[in-house]
Amino acid sequence: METTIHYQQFIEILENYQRQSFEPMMDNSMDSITDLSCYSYERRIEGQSWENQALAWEKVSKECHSCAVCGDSAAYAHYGVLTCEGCKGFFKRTVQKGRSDFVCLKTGTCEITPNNRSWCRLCRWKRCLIVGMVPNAVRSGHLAGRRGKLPKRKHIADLYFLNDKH
Amino acid sequence: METTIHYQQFIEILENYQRQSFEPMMDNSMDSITDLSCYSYERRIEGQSWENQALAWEKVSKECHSCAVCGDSAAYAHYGVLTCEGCKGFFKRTVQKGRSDFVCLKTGTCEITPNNRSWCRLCRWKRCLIVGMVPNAVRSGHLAGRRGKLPKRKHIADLYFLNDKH
DNA sequence: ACTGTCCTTTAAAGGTCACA
DNA sequence: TGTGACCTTTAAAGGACAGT
Ligand SMILES: [Zn+2]
Ligand SMILES: [Zn+2]
Ligand SMILES: [Zn+2]
Ligand SMILES: [Zn+2]
Repeated sequence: METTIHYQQFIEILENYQRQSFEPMMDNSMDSITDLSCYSYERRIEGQSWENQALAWEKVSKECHSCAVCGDSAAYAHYGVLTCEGCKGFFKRTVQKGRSDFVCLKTGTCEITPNNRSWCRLCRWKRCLIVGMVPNAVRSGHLAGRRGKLPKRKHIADLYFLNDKH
Repeated sequence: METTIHYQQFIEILENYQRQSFEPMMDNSMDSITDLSCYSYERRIEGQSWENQALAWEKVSKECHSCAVCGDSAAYAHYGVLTCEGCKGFFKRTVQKGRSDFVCLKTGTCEITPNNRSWCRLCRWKRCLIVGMVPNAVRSGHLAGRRGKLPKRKHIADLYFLNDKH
């Protein structure tokens, strides 16, 4: 197996990656994304030229899914993973308080369900990490208290192209 | 200059990049991000333990900047670059209509200012591309008409960790 | 037609507080 | 004290339409 990669190829991959993460496509080729949340909107129907046509619309929607931690109903991703409001809050509080004192009174393998999720904090916390929740996404430092979407970074292209105006 | 890079290092860089793009940090080490937009919010003051303290708050704010294309005042990034509403709209319409018939009546190097920006479409369009606006960020296909933030992709960690529940 | 101001719509951050 | 249903706040996508 190759242990090195050409710098040029590396740049290509990075650029491609950044292009994807700049605007995630909710298309068929990336089901994992459509799985992330429910949605409902009207999309423009294509196939005709833009000039001289009445706009045609089509309803697009997708049902909600369940929390990756406990299985309760969930509408959006929180800290990187589709979860319910309860597990979202639990994860945030745990990260913010830096808690590492949870103990499991059983064997450390408790199943987490909507009804019992608050019984064993250790196993709930472990489950949060296993499904991929990102502690780093809980805002701290300068960003503590900052709500809502954060501004996106500039296009990586700016690192390579000459920008004649700053 | 190196023309190859170790695969392991490549993975590290990619992971680091994705970690950053998951939650961009608006801190001092990444001024290009704080430069992107204006903001104003209250942040929690740190330095004390979480238990048994009254929350302290501090105002944080930053003035708005100017459009990278024409220099008019701008509040947010559009299609990857801080621009005014006018240049945002011009860029969107141009991409959506797939226009490539613009011509410059001068030498193709018109300066773009708030007052003359609509005089030469070709030079305005070239300027949009030079400063890094991303045509791909104009939604088309399934996403045509879809408003607002799109759901984020799952954390790249999911590609490497075993996920025992789907 | 084209422009650009103003508006609505998104997902997902953090905050609130009755309830246990 | 911890929980979680519900709320506000973000940046930035698209839409509307009066003005040119
Ligand atoms: Zn849950
Ligand atoms: Zn347990
Ligand atoms: Zn502009
Ligand atoms: Zn010109």
